[in-house]
Amino acid sequence: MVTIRDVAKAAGVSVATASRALNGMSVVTAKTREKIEAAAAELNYVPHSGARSLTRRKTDTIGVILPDLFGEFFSEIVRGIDMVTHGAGKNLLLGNMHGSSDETAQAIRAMRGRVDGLLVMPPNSRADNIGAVTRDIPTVLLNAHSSDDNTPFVAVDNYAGARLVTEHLIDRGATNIVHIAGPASNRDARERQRGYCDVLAERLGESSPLILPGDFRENAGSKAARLLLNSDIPFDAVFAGNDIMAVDLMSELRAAGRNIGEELLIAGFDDIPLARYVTPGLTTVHSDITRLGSTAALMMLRMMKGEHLTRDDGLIIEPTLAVRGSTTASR
Amino acid sequence: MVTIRDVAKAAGVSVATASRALNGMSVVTAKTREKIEAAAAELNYVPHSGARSLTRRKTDTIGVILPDLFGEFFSEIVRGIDMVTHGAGKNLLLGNMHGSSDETAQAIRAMRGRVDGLLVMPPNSRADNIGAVTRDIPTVLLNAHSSDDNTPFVAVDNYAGARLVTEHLIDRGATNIVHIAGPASNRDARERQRGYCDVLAERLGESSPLILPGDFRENAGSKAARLLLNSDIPFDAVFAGNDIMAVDLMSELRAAGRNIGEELLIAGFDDIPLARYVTPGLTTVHSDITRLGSTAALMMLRMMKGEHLTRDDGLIIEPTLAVRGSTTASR
DNA sequence: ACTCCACCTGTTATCGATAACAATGGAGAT
DNA sequence: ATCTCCATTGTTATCGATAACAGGTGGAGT
Repeated sequence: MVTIRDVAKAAGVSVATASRALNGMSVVTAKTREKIEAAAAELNYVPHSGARSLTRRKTDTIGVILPDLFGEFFSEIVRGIDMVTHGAGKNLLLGNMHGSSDETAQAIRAMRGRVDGLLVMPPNSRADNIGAVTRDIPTVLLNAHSSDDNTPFVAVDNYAGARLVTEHLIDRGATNIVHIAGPASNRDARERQRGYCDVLAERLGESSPLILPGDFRENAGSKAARLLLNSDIPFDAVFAGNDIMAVDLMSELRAAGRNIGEELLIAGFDDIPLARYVTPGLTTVHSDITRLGSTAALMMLRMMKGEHLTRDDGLIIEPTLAVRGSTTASR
Repeated sequence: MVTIRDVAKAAGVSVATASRALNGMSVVTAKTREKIEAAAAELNYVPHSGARSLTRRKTDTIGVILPDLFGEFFSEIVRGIDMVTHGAGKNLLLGNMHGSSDETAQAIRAMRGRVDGLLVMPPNSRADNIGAVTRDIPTVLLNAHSSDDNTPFVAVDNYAGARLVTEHLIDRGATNIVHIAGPASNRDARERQRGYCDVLAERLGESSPLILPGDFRENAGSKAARLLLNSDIPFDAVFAGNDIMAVDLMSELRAAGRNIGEELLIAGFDDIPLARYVTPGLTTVHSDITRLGSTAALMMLRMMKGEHLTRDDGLIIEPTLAVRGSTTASR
């Protein structure tokens, strides 16, 4: 492995001069610089980032810790983060805590000394125990409010989104709206359910909410659909906790001969690309997930420049409604 | 920032002993170990991975360089890689070269000293100039054959997949099969086109292939659809270079009143989740992308254990055909 | 001709942790 | 009681690069 010492020796200069030349410091003569660059190219020298970051006390890397690396949602977040950080010449170190709260702390520990800042999306929004670990490194929480500590955050307003969609269903004439919930441990899921319940109470005071269990995964949709079909529960609309479940539910109900969009309204949450392509198109709540990532990244860059951001600098992204065929009779 | 020196001082021992205790070496007395662990917990000590990897000469991190971080495809690759590496206690450092060949080299350079191995997916399969940069670090190529150098690889057999789907279309009775190509710079796209052309020549010798341009992006599908509709080109089947274009094309042709699956057959390539949910379901070529990632990761782990793998250890993943409604009259 | 000062280059300490080597102390054997 | 040996702990060099400081050389000014 060729080090800067080898380059210096080959160019006949000291390591300091080599370092200066390779880092573009102006104090080096054009001639020596040339020699050094030639030697570096000849030896195929690549600086050792680990060693470099040890002395410079910065790594030019931002750590991103997500509950999972898979799926549209995370993919879009990473895309948003990357858009910003790439422009600023930063690298990304991705960590995956696999949904576990224990592994989160471990993943964060593994990042010490490798990153200058941390973007953390807690598994179930229990951002409590994270503060202790991230005390002395700039941190921005993704999709989670900081509770006890004073960490800035960027989050989607799940509650408002759920209200939007529920009100839309009522406006379209639905009176018996079923909700397919997400996992109870998931804060997003709870917020969505709360929005649904509140609107129901406000607008349809007399009828009680009807909630079926779900887990945000594909099969939960068809499972709920079969449950509904095999019961005599009256329902004229379904608000699924996320799009995957909604799509799966819709295909099952369609197969059972239900007329989606007229007799039966269906809505989801997330606006995954799929939502536009299914037949009929799925009405859903659209959040600018890319912006979630890019905003968090921008906050991080500010913090890395020395600004001190607190919870008060947190940003809540307001979702919008994407109305499609699954709730409109027109097609 | 608390270092191991602080811990040692607090526990009243030397740094070496502290290091030993914290790394679980057996030679430390239970009592001293306890003291040290207490001090570390008290001070909230987290080891500096950068410094540690400098002396240990290993980072426990694998670098992954992709042309883009966004989309199903990359997401699944990362998932496959993560499944394996997480089990082995390795971290992942993701790099994005944004489709540019220049940035690839730069991204690889940035990884020196941060990673023990590299999984590289070249932007346009020109793996040529990469060998020089990765000479002295274990590397596995993703979805690219090594040409001049001797780097092991894992790739999908795009040619075979295209053959499968083209033969299927002919078996279903199609005689005028249009192909929507991908970008010419993309090797996958060229292989798919080659498979299509070869089968056509073998099975329908008389009719020449009909190829429309595309770029693997969404809009290319509807664009091609309009082109076909506004021409008097005879066609009874379309094989799109990937699923996104196929789906987009299909929705445009359906809107124009074409009966997909009977009068007109459509097939894609990739088997993205969307393909199962569109109406009718899209016949496409399924590749186990997760396996692409996990296999590459496994090869990497072997190389990191000292095994020397070469091009001959490369693995080609054979895709399968997923037949759905878009080529079967049954629904 | 001498001094002084830019300007460039060289030497060495440092970052935080680990590994190799050195040293210490107590127990058991003679 | 003394010696040996092993178990445990301490001291210091090292990883690769950078930063702070030191040194040296040439040219300009008087």
